[in-house]
Parts: sequence; C-alpha cells; structure tokens
Amino acid sequence: MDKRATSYDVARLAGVSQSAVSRVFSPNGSASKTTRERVLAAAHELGFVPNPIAKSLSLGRSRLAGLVVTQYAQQNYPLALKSAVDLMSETGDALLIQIVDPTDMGDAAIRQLLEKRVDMILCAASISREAAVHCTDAGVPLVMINRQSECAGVDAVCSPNDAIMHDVVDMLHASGARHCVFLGGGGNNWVSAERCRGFVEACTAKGLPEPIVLEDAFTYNGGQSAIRALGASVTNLDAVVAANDAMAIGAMDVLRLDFGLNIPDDIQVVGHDDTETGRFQSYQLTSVRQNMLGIFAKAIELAVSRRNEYRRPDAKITVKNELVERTTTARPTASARDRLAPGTEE
Amino acid sequence: MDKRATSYDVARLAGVSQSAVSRVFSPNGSASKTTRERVLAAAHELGFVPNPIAKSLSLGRSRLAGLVVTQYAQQNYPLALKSAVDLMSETGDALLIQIVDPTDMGDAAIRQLLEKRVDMILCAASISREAAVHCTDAGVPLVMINRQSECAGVDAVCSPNDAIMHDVVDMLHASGARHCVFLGGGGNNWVSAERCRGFVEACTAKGLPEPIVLEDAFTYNGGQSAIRALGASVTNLDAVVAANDAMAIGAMDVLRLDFGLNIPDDIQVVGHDDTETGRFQSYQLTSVRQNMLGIFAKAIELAVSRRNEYRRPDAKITVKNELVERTTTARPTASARDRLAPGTEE
DNA sequence: TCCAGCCTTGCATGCGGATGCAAAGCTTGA
DNA sequence: TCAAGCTTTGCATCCGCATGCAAGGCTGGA
Repeated sequence: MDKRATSYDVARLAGVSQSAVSRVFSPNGSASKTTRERVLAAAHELGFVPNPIAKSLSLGRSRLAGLVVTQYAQQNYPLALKSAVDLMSETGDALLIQIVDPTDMGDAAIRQLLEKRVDMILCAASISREAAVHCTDAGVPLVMINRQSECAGVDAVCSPNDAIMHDVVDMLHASGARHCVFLGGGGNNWVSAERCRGFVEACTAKGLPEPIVLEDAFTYNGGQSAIRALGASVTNLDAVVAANDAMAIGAMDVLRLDFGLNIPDDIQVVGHDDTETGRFQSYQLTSVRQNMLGIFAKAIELAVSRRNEYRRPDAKITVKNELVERTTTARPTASARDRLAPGTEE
Repeated sequence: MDKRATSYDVARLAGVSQSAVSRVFSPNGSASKTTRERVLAAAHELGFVPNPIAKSLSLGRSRLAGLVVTQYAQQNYPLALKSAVDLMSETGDALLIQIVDPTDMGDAAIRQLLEKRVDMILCAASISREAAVHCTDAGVPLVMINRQSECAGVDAVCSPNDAIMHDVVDMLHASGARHCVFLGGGGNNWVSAERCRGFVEACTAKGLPEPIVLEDAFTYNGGQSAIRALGASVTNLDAVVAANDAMAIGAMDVLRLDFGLNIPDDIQVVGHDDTETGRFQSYQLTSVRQNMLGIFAKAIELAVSRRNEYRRPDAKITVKNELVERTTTARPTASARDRLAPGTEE
C-alpha cells in the first residue's frame, strides 16, 4: 500500500521548500505566480491532498462537528441529518454523529464527542447541566436544538413549539372543535413538553375547555396506546393534538380501525413535524412543519460565532415553523363560512 | 478558554517524562506500578484525555470510519445508522456520514471521506469503479453493503436479496396467486435490481406466468404512480411485490383508496425492508426483514481484517434475511389447507 | 558476591503541516 | 542609479503523542 504524498514530496518535486507548498494550499498564504504553478503541478502529479489530521494538530481545530440526535425511526431526522451534513461540508467540515436512545440522556454522547476533539456540538437531545458545562469548560461551542439550556455560554435554536399552538387552536376552534386531548411523549422530552404547554395555554386563551393531556411513548405505538386508554370516552372528543406525527398517526389508526370513527368528521387530528408518513394518502395529516434546514443553518452560525467571540450574550433563536392543513382537520372554507349565519362562530 | 492538559503537563505534575505518560495510556506500554499510579493520579487531577488528533498523526490512523448511505426518508436507515455508530464506538472509533441523493452516484462522498483520511469506508450507495479504485489505491478498505463491487480488493456484504424471493413466491403461490407485478426502483439501484431478478427467476422456477415489471421512484410516490399507471388492468392481478416497503405502501394506498380493492382478498402485497411504517396497524405489510446489525457487524469485521491482511481474496458475504408474513398476504393456514381437496394446490 | 537478562525509563525523533522571523528578491519613485 | 518598502521564500519550530534505542535499575541464579 503506497503512502500518500506529503507536502515534503511536493516540495521536492517542485524544487521549493515545504513551507512554500503549505502556503500555496493556505487561503492566506503568499506565493508568487510561478511558485504557485509549479507547486500545483507537482501536487497534481503526485495526487497530493493536504493531510487534515496534521492540519488539525497544527491549527488546534479538528474541523469536525458533533451532532447528537435522539433515535426516533418515525421522526424526520433523516432530513435533519442531511441538512446538517450538507451545511457542514460547505465549509469543509465533517459531522460526527451520536445517536441517543429516547429514554436516555445524551451525556455519554457529549463526552465521546469532546474526547474526539470536535470543534462544536449541535445537540438535539436532553443532556445534564454537567455535560453542558464540560463543553463550555473545554471551549467547545454547544448549541441546543429545540431544547432549553439552563447553562451559561450555551446557545439554543428552537422552533416556536409553544407559540404555533395558537394557530392550531385557532384552526380547531374555527372548525367548531371544543373538547381536545393532547398526546405527549412525557419523560424528559423537552419538545413534547413545550408543545403541550403551548397547546394548553392556547386553549385557555381561546376560551376552550381545558384539554385532557395524555403521556406515552413518543412513537406510533405510544399514540395508539394513549388513545386506546381513553376507551369509550373518545366519542366525547372533538380533536386529538399530538406532539409528533408518529403519535398522531398511531392515534388515527386506533380511532379509525378500533373505534370506527371518521376523520375529520367525527374527530380531528393534528400532528407535528410534517413527516413523509403524514403526507401519505391514507393519512393526509395536518401537521406543523419545522424549517430544519433553517434551524441547522442558524445553529452552525451560532457555533461559529461563538468561537470568534467567546464571551458574548447567549443567543436564544427561534426559526419560524408553519401549520400545514390537510384533511385530518376541517377548518370551514371561506365559502362554507359564508353559509353560516353571522355570529355563529362565537 | 483554558487549553486542555497535554501529556507534558501530566508528566511534569507526576515527575516523570512524557513518554512515561504515553506508555501508561498505551495498551502495550510498560510502566511500573508506582509510575502508573502517579501518572494516573496526575492525569485525573488535570482531567487529561489523550488528544486523538495527535494520536492519529503519530499512528497514521484516524480512527474514523466513513459511511455512505442513500437518502430515503422511508427506508429504515435510521436503524442502520444506529447499528453502525454503536458498533464503531465499541472500538473507540467514530463514524463520518455522507448522505447521497438517490439519483446520484456516491463518488463525491467517497472522495470527501478519503480526503478526511478515514480508516475504512462502508458504502451503501452506488459508486463508480474509479471511486472504488481510489479507495484501494489509498489503502483504505472499502466494503460495499447490499451492493455488488466489480473492483478487486473490495469486499461486499449483502442480504440474499434475490434468493429470498423464492420464499416470497412460494408464499404467494400457496395462497393461489398467479399473476404478479413487481415494482422496482429502476436507475442504478442495485438492491432493487437484485430483488427484481430474484423474483422473476423464482416465478419462472415455480411455473408462474412471467410477472409484469414496473419501475418508478424508489419511494411512496413511486409506488403510487406505478400502480396508477396500471389502470384497470390491475384487477387481473393477484399480487404486487415491491422492492421496498415505501413503494409497497404507496401501492397499497392506491389499490385501496383509488381502486377500492381489498387487501389481501382482492390482491396481495409484499414489501421489503420491514420498516416501522409497514408494521402500522393500517398496513400490516408482509415484508422481508434484513439483519442490519449483522450486516454492519460483518462489514466492519471485513474492513478491519483487510487492514491486517491487505492481499487476501475478496470476501462476498451474505447475511440471512427473513420473510415476515403479516396481513397483506394470505397463505392458507394449515387448517384452511386441510379443508381443500388434496391436489387442489397443484 | 557477581553477572546475565529482563523491566523501566528518558532521550530523541517522527508523524505532516502552519507560521513567525529574517533574509532575499522585487517594485517603485526620486 | 539607488534606497525605501513591499512581496516572496526558506529556516526553524511548534502542535501532542508514539516509539526505537540505549542507559539504568532490578531480579535471580550460580
């Protein structure tokens, strides 16, 4: 197995010093036109590619970013992953991924990433305060994604998980829904908790009866079992709002197949995350779409800025999300509303 | 931001040389009990963790593995990813991920990984012969996953994508199905092509009429449009076999919602990959389960062995897969079969 | 008691590239 | 033509750890 060419090899072939080669391959390096040409020719001939490991050691930057995500098969994190990878590779950085079980904290993942000397960490899982402190102690920018951080020096980028619920409640209210149930993931699931809180608040603000809140696994099966637990009382409900699409879809299957209900005529359903599954013809699930690409772009931006300006106020950014209405909800159309007597809506 | 401790810091504190520290942290390093204790105490006090980048430079190994996967939201690659990450971290290695669009070749991804100096590459996407040669030239073991490689020095781990189709055909045949259609992903999709070939061969072997083969996108939408393209002729069919669950599910939705057909009574459906979506109560899709963990374990094993024994015969390993029967197919049960007159089955 | 042989330890160097510093080369204006 | 000032170049060193080599310490057997 042939060793790959080094800058010394290139220098020898080009008849220059190693530092000249290094300068040709550095963005700020000064080199004359002729030197540059001879070096590039030699480099091309030898198939020279600068060794990123040596570069890392010298620069004190690994050009590796860590990403911690929670394992949910039905979440749309494949999309998030792709966003992150693409954004990182734009600047020549690579992504180190850690996947955390939904019921676990991400502390071990953070530790492993720090040991690998990543330059920054994007974390979309719950972690302890100590884990966050480890990052700031090591000077590694940490950005939480869709999660709160109670630790100084840590930035966060979130969808307005709570605020969007006002839109959801407005929509349900306009369609005449009054009694709602919320399906949440429970445990230390920050996203679910925020969505729940937002929903309950929005119901109160809109004058709806306080919704029932059920917690179960943050999955299809969790959605199913939560609805099954309601039993016959489900017929008193007007709408099911779930903290993610997976639970909403689980709920839909039970509502239709076990209880024989019609969606949205008998009961409406709202999910969250706008997954591909929710767009299936069988579901056509009304959901909330997050701007994952925007979230990751912002998160990376924050992490980079943190390197340049270590002591700056912590950022707490939200990236706009959006309610996508499909056929599991039934807001009256403009024409339908016209047919109602004025005032009926209140 | 405080710099992290180095082996020199530890050495100074412990009153030994840097090499002593290095030896304490090396698996084969020799150090007396007292030295070891003093070094470990000093290391603990300083929170010393060996810098993996310096280690990499010194050892010529990055302890980074590259993984190239195709982006399919409805595939179960979240599971595959988790398997790979977990297996790698067992040995202290990390995973660099590259995600390739379904319609693209993975050549750019391979190049990026090589430039990052990964120690090995696991590739579950189509790549050109040249890309594979780049790997072997650079001495980086390349293992293809569920893909053929026509390049010397490259190993491959596959499910028996073709052979399992005999089981599928046996099952369909037993239920009385005769006229089948196969939905494939087309393009340079090796997995789909293998499954298709296997199915057609199995039908021939079993004496069934030659199946219709339709190609479309390897997705839910692709499955839908393929079935829609059949039009009314769909009523002449007994079974739809798809190259993945996503297409099968798209097909199911069109068969039921557009054509009003009953599954499995009017037509049977078989998918592939045993995704979570296929297990939904609404689908209960008969599918083929691959042993992803086993596949990745074997792939990593091959890559590692390739490092130790560079010139060995190329390995071509298959990891057993398994037909999982659910309610979209209807193989007669033993009791049902008893009720049939003997010989009816032939 | 003495020496052979093993275990420990430190020194020096290598891995491959970045960069401060000073010397050398070049441009420009008087 | 010459000096001031800028650019280009090479030298030396650093980044942090691993390891070959040789010196020193230790053990045990004769």
